[in-house]
Amino acid sequence: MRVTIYDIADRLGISTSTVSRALSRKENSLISENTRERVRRTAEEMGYRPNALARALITGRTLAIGLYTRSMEERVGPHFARMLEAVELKASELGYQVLMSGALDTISAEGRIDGVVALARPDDEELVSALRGRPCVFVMHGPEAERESVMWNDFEGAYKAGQYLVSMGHRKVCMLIGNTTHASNPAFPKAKGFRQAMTEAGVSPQECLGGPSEDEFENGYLLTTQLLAHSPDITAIFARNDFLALGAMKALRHLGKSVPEDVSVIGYNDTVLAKCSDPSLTSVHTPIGEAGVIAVEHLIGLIERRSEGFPGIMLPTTLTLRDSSGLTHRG
Amino acid sequence: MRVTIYDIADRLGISTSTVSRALSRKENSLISENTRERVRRTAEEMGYRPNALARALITGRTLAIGLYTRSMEERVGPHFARMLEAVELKASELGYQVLMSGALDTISAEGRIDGVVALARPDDEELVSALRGRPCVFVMHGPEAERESVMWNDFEGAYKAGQYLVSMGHRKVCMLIGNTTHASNPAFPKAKGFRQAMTEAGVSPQECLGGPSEDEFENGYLLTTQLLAHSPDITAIFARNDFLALGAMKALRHLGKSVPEDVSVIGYNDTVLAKCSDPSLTSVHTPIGEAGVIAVEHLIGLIERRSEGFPGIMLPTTLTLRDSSGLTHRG
DNA sequence: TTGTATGCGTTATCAT
DNA sequence: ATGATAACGCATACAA
Repeated sequence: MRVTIYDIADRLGISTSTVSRALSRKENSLISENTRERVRRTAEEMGYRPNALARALITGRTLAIGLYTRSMEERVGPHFARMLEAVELKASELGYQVLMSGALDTISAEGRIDGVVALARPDDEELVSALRGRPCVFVMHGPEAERESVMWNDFEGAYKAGQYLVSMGHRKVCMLIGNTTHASNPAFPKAKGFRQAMTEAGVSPQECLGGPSEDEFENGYLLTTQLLAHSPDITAIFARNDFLALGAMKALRHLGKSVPEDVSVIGYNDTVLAKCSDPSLTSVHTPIGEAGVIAVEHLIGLIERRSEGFPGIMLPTTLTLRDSSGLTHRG
Repeated sequence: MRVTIYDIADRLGISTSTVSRALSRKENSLISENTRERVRRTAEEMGYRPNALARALITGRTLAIGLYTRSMEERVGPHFARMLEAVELKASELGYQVLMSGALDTISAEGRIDGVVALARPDDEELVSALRGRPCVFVMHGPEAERESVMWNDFEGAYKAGQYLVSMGHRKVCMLIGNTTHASNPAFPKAKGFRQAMTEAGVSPQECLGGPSEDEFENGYLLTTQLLAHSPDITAIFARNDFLALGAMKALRHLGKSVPEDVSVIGYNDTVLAKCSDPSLTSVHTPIGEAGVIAVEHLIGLIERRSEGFPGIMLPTTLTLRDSSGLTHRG
């Protein structure tokens, strides 16, 4: 059996309450400096480690938060990696641990965590019912700030990409939507944003969706190959994600088109892939990392009752310009 | 306050032990089908959720495992992503949750987790002392199987890459080591393995290490640019990781060399980057995902006392051939 | 088959 | 400043 405060109390001939107080992190407790030192030294000697569960059971605080994503698929890949990194860093900075969780029962089980950061919408029925009123901050793209959530606007991101292409003189443009069967169609706001930018410029873009593969990189390649067969005069491609964009660039090169001289390509999410490609990929940067940080801060504020819920916050998207895009040379 | 088994017992006018038994997952307990149903229905109605902490405190099982990595840096990036995915999938399959942890106190704190999968060596003093005898399975590269660990051999991986290059006729070869200040020099076994393959073929490879940047992709680009300036007759480059390799490919293209016709390039770890590059990157596949799965299985065997420690297991590395490598055209 | 009593390791309350 | 005791929510040995 592990060593407990009983063992320390026994050894020193004092009560467990005294031991508990001596070991407590709250310096303000009434206890003599003398016994505190004795207890601490003895605890160290005996190799005492507090039992986090027992402590949490009585204090009602686990000092752990959950990081929930609807599907496993969301949790792999370079985009979510930015979020995971940010969340864990900020959480540990604030003294909290992170429990990864795709399963709702982790969240609905009582006691294990004090709250959750969810890559989901506040209107996710299942999730909200599993939460049962426990603190939660949502992180998701969306058209406007919602309560208890940190968001960014994919409409805006795609719109900016479109505006940029237009400003660079592009008129023969295609939007690569790819395989949207995953998730609840995150492509829509992007599609709308891009179309809006095009409409404002009097351009009607082509749109390629679907694709036979589970692999978006392959889909990007195949869709682009088909696209160029029908529309060899395309000068710009906007892709729903970086994988599609890289696939498109590969197809273009194989077709003898150079990027960005003949065709500009823009990706989405600004993942690690974007800066490692050749040419490096212009991509819409979504603030998923910053969103994670803010979500954790707010969540822990909620948990520690320092804040009382918040109206939600909207983060800007930005267009990270790299080498895959530029002025069209075809007027 | 949340609803507990007391509340259910009160409502039904029965004892908490009966409620506990009715809700227990062990079907074998002696209890009437009648009351079991009544209890379950009432629990459902009242929205009862078991308190995982209280349960763990008395059973001594938390049904959670920790995933430890020495540094945050190790935890981001596409290589570790494979491990994370595998570990979480297998763990949840076996009914366990995963606690991410870079901090040792998560592990040394009692009770929170039943064991840990560590991306570390069994001889990691700090870690082992923090574990205090609790179940742990280590995942790491290394020269030979060690107790309680799942490993793969980076010497072997690099050796295979070298052998392959030689077999394709390459004699003017460079090994890109890049910036090795991270971690405890994981480059060494790779360097040794590659040198071994070269020595056996009577080839003496060039070696490029260092690099001014934190970004291995940039280092790959810069080192390769320098390399080609001094040794324009290089026909093959083996890089310590995929980032370096992609940087190298970019540099080569900018220097007017084509891959693989003029220069073959091989990366390491077979990350998602490898298949998304153009040309796709031949890369040494390290079985970090498989290692994670096996580690979880063994760990949970240890926890549930179904297995009594194991001597360690060695997984093979393989060379994933893609389009960035081939026969040299320079004899 | 069900109920009673006890314990898991800790903190909180109320004494002293 | 310290100690006795209850309580957190649950599971289980034992009694009925």
